Amino acid sequence: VAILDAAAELLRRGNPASVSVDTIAAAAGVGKQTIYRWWPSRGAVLLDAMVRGAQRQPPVADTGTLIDDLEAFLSATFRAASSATTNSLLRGAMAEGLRDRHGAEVLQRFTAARRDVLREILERGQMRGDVPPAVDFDLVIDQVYGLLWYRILIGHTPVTPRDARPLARALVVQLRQSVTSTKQFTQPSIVAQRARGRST
Amino acid sequence: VAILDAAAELLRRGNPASVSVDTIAAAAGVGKQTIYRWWPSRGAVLLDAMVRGAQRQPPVADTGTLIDDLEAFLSATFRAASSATTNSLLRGAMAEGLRDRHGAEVLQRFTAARRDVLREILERGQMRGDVPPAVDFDLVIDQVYGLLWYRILIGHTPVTPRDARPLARALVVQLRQSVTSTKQFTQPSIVAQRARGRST
Amino acid sequence: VAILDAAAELLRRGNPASVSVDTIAAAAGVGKQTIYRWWPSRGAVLLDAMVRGAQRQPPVADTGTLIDDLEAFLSATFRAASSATTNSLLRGAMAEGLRDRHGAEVLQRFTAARRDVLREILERGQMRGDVPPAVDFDLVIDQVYGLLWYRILIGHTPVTPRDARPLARALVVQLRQSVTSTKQFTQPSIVAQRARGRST
Amino acid sequence: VAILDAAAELLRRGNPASVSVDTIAAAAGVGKQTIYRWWPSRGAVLLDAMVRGAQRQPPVADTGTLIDDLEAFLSATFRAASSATTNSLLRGAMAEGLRDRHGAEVLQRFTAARRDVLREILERGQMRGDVPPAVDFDLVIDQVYGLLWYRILIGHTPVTPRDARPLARALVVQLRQSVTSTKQFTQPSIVAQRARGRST
DNA sequence: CCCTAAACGAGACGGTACGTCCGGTCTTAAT
DNA sequence: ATTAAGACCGGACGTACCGTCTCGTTTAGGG
Repeated sequence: VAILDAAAELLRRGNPASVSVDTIAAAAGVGKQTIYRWWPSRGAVLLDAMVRGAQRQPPVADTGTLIDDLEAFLSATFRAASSATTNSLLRGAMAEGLRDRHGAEVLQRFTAARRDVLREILERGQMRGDVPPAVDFDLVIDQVYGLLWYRILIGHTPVTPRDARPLARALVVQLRQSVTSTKQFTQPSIVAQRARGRST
Repeated sequence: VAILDAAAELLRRGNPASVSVDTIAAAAGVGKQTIYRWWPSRGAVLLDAMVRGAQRQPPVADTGTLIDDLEAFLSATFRAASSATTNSLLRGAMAEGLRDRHGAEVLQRFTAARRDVLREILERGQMRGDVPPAVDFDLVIDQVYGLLWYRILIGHTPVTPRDARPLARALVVQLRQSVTSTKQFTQPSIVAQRARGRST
Repeated sequence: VAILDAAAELLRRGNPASVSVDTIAAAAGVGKQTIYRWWPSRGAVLLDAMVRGAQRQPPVADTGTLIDDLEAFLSATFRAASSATTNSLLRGAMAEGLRDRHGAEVLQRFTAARRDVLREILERGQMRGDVPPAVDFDLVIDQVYGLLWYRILIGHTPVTPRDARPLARALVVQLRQSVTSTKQFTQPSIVAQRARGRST
Repeated sequence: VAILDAAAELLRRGNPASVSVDTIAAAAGVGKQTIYRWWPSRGAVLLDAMVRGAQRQPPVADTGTLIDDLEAFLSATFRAASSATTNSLLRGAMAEGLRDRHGAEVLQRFTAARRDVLREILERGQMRGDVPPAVDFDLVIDQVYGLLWYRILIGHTPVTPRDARPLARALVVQLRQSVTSTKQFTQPSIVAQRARGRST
């Protein structure tokens, strides 16, 4: 079975998206039926292969600070995502996930695992006190992965590790303020007032 | 031509994703060649139709404050995106965009336009002084639309207008701190120090 | 495979010439690809089917005389060709053969086989001594089948078994004289001289 | 209108059979509608053009003898038919004639005219006394044109002027014996009897 | 000499068929 | 009894062509 995936991956790297089931079977030296014995559909096979390809978990380092943990994590993640092959892998994964019920499940499991990694980092920061307690991380996590996927899928801007630092900073700021009351925002902000004052 | 799109939309709403060119042509009472005369491929047609369907621009209100502008915008956007039909429309749009070179272009144009709307809001806030000058909005913008698309595409969490308020707040915080020096982050944060102190 | 041809024939008998590959496939309860797996093109399929339909070999009787053999053969052939269905079959066969490279081959094989049948009859006559030796039969054979096809294709005159007898006689006369020297023809014929004499 | 045909011919000589109406129109610098204004269908246009191309009437010489007249005529006819372009012209003509009702008419008129030329030669021979009176020429005529068309359409044997002489001779023999009583044929032929005698 | 009407070029259009490509199922022969 | 090989049905794709149908534009002839 691993041979099959290996073959599937090899094959997939070769060309853009013309990976038919027959192609995979031929490349793996395997009958088509054997593929369908273990996967419910084409999408499932491809997603399994792709997910396996994108699954090189960057080891989550504990640097002692939330900001540094985040930056390290984002940097590693973005670096991986910036490679052309990973990029097209993820695009292919999403394409399959959108077309295939089974593929969607695999994709959902995969992304859930990734979100958990980030959530762990944030929770560690919370325990450390870098983040106020009782903050819901879902928004932040989806902001991060959303940014990543969005740029990869749309392709309007490349994903680069250089975005890791500013993004990490922004997120930390955001998290620290998450429980603050709404009031200050409805009024022109103090910073803005100062800025105006300064600009005068 | 508009007739065709109308027919295409009608048709598309009817079924899941089995919208073949022949089906569209038949439904629109049109020869297949006529479709290929104006669009380079199936994907382009579908994306044109979908984009048209998702293009109901929520009017960008000017409330006087960045945070309120943002919340209004996000609220409207999320509300639109939370409808089941828009949801499947966007999923279909991305599916086509990933499979079709021409579709990708259409999708890119569409999303670029959407980003510009948000950018305009941010720039207005910047002029107003709610945001420090010389801030690059790209990161923030892609966080917003990334979040939106990510949730829609993965489907792990529904998009609801209730996320508009916290997200708007988070973004404003992010933007206000964008020019602050890096130093405070590279050192354990004051909050973190206090937390540690407390936790001791 | 035989099922397919059977279906194809059935179908073809039903209508004039609008026998599309899709129609055949549908009528045979078969995928289009299965057809193209065994035949290189539409024409080849149709010709195979038609040839099969026209292939009812009239058993070549040996009556003992060339003239009788010929008449029997021609009579049987013409009778078969005079039926409306065979007629339109042959017209269709030629139409395909002219349009399709693969069809042309099939048609050539088919007609070659038919010519061989006639050639066999002539050779038997030759061995019997009804025909001088060292006569090239090609001309005679093509005269016969030419006449047949010409009448069928142009349609100016129906083919009837009644032509078999005079044609057989004419051919035998022709064959007996085939080796005669050219001289008698270059001079006004004796018959002609007599005729002139008489007409004087 | 002549321009159109000229263009059509030009075009047709260029390629095998992919002469669409659009192609003709484009090549002739003419709107498609203009073509349909004067011809009822594609086949009619093509056949008109082809017939015009094949219509170079060899002047029917009067040599004084039937056999010479025939040989001259056949030689000229076969020579014309042996050229590759005329050959493919005639094949194309038949192809259209078989597919198109209007084309069939044109083809029928064309071939009828050709037959009449040959019939005229034969009738002249009859008046001269070379041929017995009260003979039906249809069989002979169709043998000649049948041979010609058969060889051209099937393509198993090229048509060459060298066949003119033996064919002419054969026809004359046929014609001279046409009125002879049937008796000699129903009995074993003299030649056959001699042969048997010899073989004894 | 203009002015209307027919003929024209250009080409979009509805349809129909072609031949190709896959997805997923079913069959067969060999291991 | 599992496998590789691959035939099979179904259905979509994008292309080609036919004959019809507008469009403006040109040409012609009658006022």
